[in-house]
Amino acid sequence: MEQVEVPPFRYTAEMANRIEARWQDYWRQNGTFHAPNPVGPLADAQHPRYGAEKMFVLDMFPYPSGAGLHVGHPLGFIGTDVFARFNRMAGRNVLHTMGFDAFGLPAEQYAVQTGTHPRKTTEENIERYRAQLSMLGLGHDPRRSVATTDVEFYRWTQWIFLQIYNSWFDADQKKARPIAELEAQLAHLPASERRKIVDSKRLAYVSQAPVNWCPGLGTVLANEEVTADGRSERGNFPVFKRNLKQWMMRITAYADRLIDDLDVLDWPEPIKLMQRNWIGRSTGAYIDFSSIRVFTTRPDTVFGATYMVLAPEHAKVDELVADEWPDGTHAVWTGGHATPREAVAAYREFTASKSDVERQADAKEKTGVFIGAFAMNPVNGAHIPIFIADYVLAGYGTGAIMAVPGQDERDWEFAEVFELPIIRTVEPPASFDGKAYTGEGPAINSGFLDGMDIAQAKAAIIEWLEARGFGEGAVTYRLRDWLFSRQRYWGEPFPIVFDEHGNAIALPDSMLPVELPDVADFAPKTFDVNDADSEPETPLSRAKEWVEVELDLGDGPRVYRRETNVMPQWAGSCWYQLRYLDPTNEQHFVDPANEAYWVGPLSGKPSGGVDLYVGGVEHAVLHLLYARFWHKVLYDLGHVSSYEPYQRLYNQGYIQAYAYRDDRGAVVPAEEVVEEQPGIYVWNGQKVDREYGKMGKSLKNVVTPDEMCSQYGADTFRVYEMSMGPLDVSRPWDTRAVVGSQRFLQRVWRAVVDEHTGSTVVSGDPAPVEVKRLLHKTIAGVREDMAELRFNTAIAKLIELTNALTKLDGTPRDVAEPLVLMLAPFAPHIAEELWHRLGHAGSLTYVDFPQADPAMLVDATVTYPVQVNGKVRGRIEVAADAGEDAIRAAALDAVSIVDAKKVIVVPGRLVSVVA
RNA sequence: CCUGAUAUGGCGCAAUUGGAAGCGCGUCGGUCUUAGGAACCGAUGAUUGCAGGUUCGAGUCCUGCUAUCAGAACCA
Repeated sequence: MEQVEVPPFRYTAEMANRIEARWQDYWRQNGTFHAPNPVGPLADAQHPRYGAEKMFVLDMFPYPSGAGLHVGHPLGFIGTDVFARFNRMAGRNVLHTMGFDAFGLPAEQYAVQTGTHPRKTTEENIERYRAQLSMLGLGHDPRRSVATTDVEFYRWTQWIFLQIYNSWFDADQKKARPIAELEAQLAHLPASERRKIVDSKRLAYVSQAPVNWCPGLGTVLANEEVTADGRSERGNFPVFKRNLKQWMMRITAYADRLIDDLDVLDWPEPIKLMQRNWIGRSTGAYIDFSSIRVFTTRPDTVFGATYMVLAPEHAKVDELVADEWPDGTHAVWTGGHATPREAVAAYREFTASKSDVERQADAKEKTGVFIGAFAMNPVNGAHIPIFIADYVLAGYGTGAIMAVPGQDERDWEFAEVFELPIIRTVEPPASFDGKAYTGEGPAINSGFLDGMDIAQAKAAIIEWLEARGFGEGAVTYRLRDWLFSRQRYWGEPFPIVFDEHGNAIALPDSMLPVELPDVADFAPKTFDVNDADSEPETPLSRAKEWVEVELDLGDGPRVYRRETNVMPQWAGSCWYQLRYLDPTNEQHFVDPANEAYWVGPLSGKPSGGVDLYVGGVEHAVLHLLYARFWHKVLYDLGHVSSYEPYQRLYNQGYIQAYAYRDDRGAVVPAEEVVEEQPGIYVWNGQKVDREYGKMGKSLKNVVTPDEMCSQYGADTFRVYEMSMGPLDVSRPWDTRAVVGSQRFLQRVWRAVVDEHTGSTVVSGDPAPVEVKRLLHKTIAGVREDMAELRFNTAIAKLIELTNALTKLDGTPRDVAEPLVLMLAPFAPHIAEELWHRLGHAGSLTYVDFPQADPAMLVDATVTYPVQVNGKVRGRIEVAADAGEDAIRAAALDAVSIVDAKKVIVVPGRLVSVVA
């Protein structure tokens, strides 16, 4: 199969690899991608882009996996690199680098599996990851790379934690303020009382509350890390609710700003929607039914409340439950139990026995039981029965609802099962024949509200309730405070110690960093995955000599006990992009001048933030919500000038791959499968079935960038990934198609370099005018595509231009040079090489990207198709500036029609004749 | 069940404000050639998911449906 004779200067994989190594060395030695800061050690007034318009391009913080990269991983990295390189050539000062999110569960689990210390495996993995990425020729500024596990990095993570801990949220000003200002306000109180109040207001606080305990991982988890069916996102272990003492972050204080500020961000709508849903703001009212406070979004329907429902766990249930069934209690209400107490106990046992999955599967069948007590509807004095039912959740609102079956589908279903009365309080349209009606309409059966529309009625009833002390307007959220501690080893230690009374004390900044101690046994204590009653045990608590520490915190040396929980993986990724801006600064986590330059607010972008942030959708509510929260705290405290971290967000798609199974269902290696006929796949002589999914070891369909680089070269690989389709759409990998991209680069190469002699073959003759026009059309189109990240269409245009070029006898320099420059963002190594062979010294990184000449974008003559009754019957060629009458006449002449009913001339497009 | 996205030659994708359905890969043929090839030249290939509607004109706008993918999970 080997070629007998390949021209010595053909652009083969070997040639590509030589060129790539040469230019990567050049970039490294010359610091080509160093981006100058305004101030500090990274400032460089000699840099061609010093002080220019800035552009901060960011990839989501990768976790350096021990498994290595497959071809799907670099997709976004290549996309940001293309964008960054284009913007450098377009005159901007571009900051692009990459660091590593190296703390956290996966790193620790990998270390436990391999029996080595997580620091060692993490550092090895980072090295391996860097080596794999460096082959691709990404234009990163290596001076700015950080890892969350660097002591100098997490020193500042701890510092930010202290900022948050030492703040409180002023609800009037709607912003965080230093805790010292609150202490000053409470100066009149005794110290112990003041401390209690202050501690209860901190943005980071310790609470004893129901949390997600995951015995299989041996740690607690944030709500965001638990899947809808009650399992851990990482590892898929069961998760149980346990009352435990844990660190929390008061993210709920920022719920409104986290929702409202989405409006100024350039993010995909689906992501904004997911954040809004997760925060789950609902406006309505609290209403008191006797001693029970409910939350409702529909206070206007209160006249239709015919019963109440409490969550089975509601604190008031035990107090309210009656000793005996009241006279005349419906049989269906009792669940067949002799007394309300028995019924309540039995129902609680029934709901506790159901897993979350079962609860959801059973959601359509309403269950519940009457507790034998009644409450009074404050608007009409009606005594309505109180039920407990699992369709009301303890964690939302007040854990109690007024049930209005007329306007709520769930309440209607419940009312049908328990034979409860139904009163409509909004008049449905005559055509409505459903059950609960949730649409617009005038109020009915509602006393003084009758006739009002929903909005009017809501306002009126809230005013009425407030005037009489029966309730108040209110806003509730689905968002809970963020559970911030983990019972693991591989994370940032808290800069917190406890005194002999168990009071938490923040360490002063001067005692940072608190270094993670080396321990022999870093494995977390894990339990049987279903052992809900197990107790978390932190690995750090075993490091006795570290935990017990003598410090002088102002009142002489005393012995304290260190906090032994660690921070969750999300901590470092909440602020890493700020450290990229000023990675060597030892005085500040980022210098204010550098922060203002790179991410400060600009006109049209009031929030400031990263100019382009590329990553997968899977971080929609975890990382992106936490990072926004931290950033806002830093903004409130005056540490940053931007109030959002990421101005423009772009979600890349995934590269997926086919996998094949034989008739026993066993996966066979995908690369050994051949397609004998369309749709018929064969492996080792046997027919196999094809399926589509993620790329991974278990499906035996992994293709690595290493293989692609050695078989085709990095530039071919980059061009292929970028030309496969729009960046935000998932697409299947197809190794056989990569060759198309290689042929394209070979054609470009051949246009400039003689394959046999290696000499440069461009001519000084001007290009034919039609090629010249195509060139300028291509420039204009590629520039537009670049701004919108439409790399696939940009490449398609370059291919068309190249194909037009290969048809010419010689390659004119005035086309070859702009083509090479436009190719550079996608295939930087070959472009640098060709640029060099075209006689230019140095790198093209900061050479101006070609500009289209507007005069070349309009043709001298225009060809119009002539349609008759919608069918093309002829074409005419007229001068581009011809008047409409002339075009009309020429068109009618061309199709030999004299008595057209109507003639439509679309300038520059076509002529349509209605005969 | 709800929400959102997508549907265009065999495959992957284009098509500006509604204005000539294109590109690349594959396939086929030819050139060069002892041969091979990732070289060169040329060609084949579409009822734009389905059914209606608006329009001189619809891939594009409107209505209804189907399929695939993703997300949400009784949030009062």
